[in-house]
Amino acid sequence: MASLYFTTPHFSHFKSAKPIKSLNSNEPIHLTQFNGSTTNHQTSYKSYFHAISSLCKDGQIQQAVDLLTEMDSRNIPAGPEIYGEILQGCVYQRDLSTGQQLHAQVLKNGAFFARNEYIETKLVIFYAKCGAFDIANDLFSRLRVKNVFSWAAIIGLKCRIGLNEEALMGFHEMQENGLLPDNFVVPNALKACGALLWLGYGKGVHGFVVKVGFDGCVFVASSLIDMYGKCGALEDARKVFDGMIERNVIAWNSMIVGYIQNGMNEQAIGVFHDMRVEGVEPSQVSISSFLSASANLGAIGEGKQGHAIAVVRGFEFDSILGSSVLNFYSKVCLIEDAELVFDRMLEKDVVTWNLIISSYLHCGLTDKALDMCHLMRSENMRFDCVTLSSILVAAANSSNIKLGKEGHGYCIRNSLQSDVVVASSIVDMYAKCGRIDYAVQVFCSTTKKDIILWNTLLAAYARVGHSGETLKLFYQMQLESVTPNVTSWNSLILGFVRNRQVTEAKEFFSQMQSLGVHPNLITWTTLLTGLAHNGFHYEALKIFQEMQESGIKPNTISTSSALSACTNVTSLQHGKAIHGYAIRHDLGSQISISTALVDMYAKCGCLSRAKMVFDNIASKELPVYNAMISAYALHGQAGEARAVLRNLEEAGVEPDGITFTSVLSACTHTGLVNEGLETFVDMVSKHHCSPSMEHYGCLVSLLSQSGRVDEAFRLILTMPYEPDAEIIGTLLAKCRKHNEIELVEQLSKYLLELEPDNSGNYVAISNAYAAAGRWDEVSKIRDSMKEKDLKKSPGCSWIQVGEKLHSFIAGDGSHPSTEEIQATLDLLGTDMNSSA
DNA sequence: ATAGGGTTAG
Repeated sequence: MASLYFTTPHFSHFKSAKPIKSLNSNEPIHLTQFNGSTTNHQTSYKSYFHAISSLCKDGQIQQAVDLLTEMDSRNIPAGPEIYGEILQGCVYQRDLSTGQQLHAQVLKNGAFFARNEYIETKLVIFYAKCGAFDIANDLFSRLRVKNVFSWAAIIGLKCRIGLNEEALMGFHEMQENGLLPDNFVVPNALKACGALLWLGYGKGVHGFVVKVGFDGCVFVASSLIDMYGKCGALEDARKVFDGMIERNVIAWNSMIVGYIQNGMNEQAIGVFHDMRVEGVEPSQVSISSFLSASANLGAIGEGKQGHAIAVVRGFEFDSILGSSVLNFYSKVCLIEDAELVFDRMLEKDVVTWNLIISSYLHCGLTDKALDMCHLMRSENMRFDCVTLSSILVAAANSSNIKLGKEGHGYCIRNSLQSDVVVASSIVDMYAKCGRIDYAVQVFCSTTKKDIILWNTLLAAYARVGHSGETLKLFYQMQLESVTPNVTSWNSLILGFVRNRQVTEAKEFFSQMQSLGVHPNLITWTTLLTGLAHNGFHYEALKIFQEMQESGIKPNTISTSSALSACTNVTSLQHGKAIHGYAIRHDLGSQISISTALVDMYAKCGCLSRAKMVFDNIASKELPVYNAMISAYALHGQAGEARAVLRNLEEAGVEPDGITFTSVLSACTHTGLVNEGLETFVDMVSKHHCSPSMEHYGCLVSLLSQSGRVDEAFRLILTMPYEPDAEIIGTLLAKCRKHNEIELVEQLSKYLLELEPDNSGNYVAISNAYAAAGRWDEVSKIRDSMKEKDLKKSPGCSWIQVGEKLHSFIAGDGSHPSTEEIQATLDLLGTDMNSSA
């Protein structure tokens, strides 16, 4: 059919040339071989054509243009196919300006030349492929004859710039004009169907394909697989795939990608293996997709294999494949491998940089992520919206509002804040930095609100327990036609449990189900932990059961929450059952579960089992050491607690404040003064851990209970904190000797200045005076309580009872009569009974 | 005709 381009009488001497098979074909165009009967003129024309043609295929467009000029100067008129050849070269090189110069020359050659169908079509294709949408469209609309090739060019262009409906309208219109779509337009039409998720239209095209017999074409079949995959019709995609007589690597890849896009990563990996079994060499695309599937599944073995295949096949330095490898290592948190891949990559583009930054964030290495941002800038790479959303996440994670504001400012200066992802990151950052007011401001100023943006603000209110605001927003989003998804419902429930509204949380939990929204793992876990935090431990355990019945498999977070519920109700029975569950579901080796188990067994009185769990952990982390130390502290085994501390140090784990609080309280409970002091000294000198108020409290308690009240008092005076009522009370409670009376006076004065209205303090003071035999002071305390209007407090009554009893014993030594005892007890009054 | 990066809930 292409021979039609050579019917123009003016160029009839080109008739000897074999017709061009196809404009889009990659096959070289063959002219008839030189033979003796042709004229010199023809010979040199053919030589020029050959030379220009091969220069264009080599991408040497300028040299080809020079030859064209030479032809002109030798008065050899160049025909349309020479212009076509150079234009095609421009298409390959995406060389818009040379093509435009050629276009100008075409116009100079006169209307007859310019209106040649072949040239006109080539020009449309050229402008379409070089992205000059308006020019291509304009030329196309002025075409007298719109052939399949120009239609294909314009439909392809519309596809590429996302005008999918228009592309399909064109596909329709060309058929109405009596043109039969060829196997080059059909893939574009299918691509548009896939992008629009128009499965019905796509099936129609599939019908057409079968009718005209294009179904044997790998291009068309691959496009069908892709279209079905994008529309989520995996069975149809598979049917086309299975029906293919010959599959090339692209068909295989389309199938793999289809599975991945629908979350069917296992199947994608299966197809990749089948492909290798059939001896088809995986391309960059195959390996890159395989790596995505491995990353999504956290399949470390597969992903590493993918990396190895990439290296073996020599794709190691491919930019896109390299970033897929990087992404895989990042998602499975093999950060050292990710770093290695990054360092070895030859061309690092903005995606590569963004990947290494998000790798660090994913592994919780916020500072390293920020270092990478600085490095990225110093390598003259510009931040884009992906970089910024990562920076904002870094700011949110570290509650660094200064950094967050800088990021926000950068977004405004570079007009990135209209990006929905960036907007959500800004809102989330302000909320996590404690500035919900700013978060709301940004939220309101964002014009395009997607569901994630709504959910970000919902979560912000929910986290801090503003359940009313959460609910209001939840209704408001529906007024603005955004239907809440599971995440929205989860935040709503979170808001209630964080505000102690357990009833409401349960109410909305059942409401979401009646509206057809299925609770997911996070919903169940939110409810479970929420119930437990509000003291409803048995209900939490019931939820743990129910979630399994509904087919949701608890993970480490829900399981350890359930274990902590057992701990709180000291139910060894439930605890053992959940321990069994964890083992059956391969969660037993998870460090967070082991930690919860140690805690549970210890608090349920089963120290030996706690130790057993602890000893079975292969690589221990700080929290589980802390749990074990606190278990020994609880059971009064200070020596064992200190032994675990030594193990921890030997294992190279750095202890924290909690570790020392537990060790110190173990020493206190067992009265090991020297060991306690030694621990405190080690904490400061060996571990450079600055002692908290709580640590000083332990030490004061330890010293005072073994009679070293003066030392304890000196400690209170020299510690770098303002002493609070608790620590003073601790010491005061241990002042039990006559010679400590001055100390009692000082402490009392201080305590009453701190908390003049706390009746508990008065009792503590009067106890101290009573122990010292200073009943005069006791009655003064009682009087000042009455002055302070604290006489109704049970504490005041107790003091009076104490005074009375003392007078019986110390007075004349006589035994009190029944009436006297009754009168004394009456002093306690109704308050005493009610508070008992 | 097919491939790479960022946002929300426990």
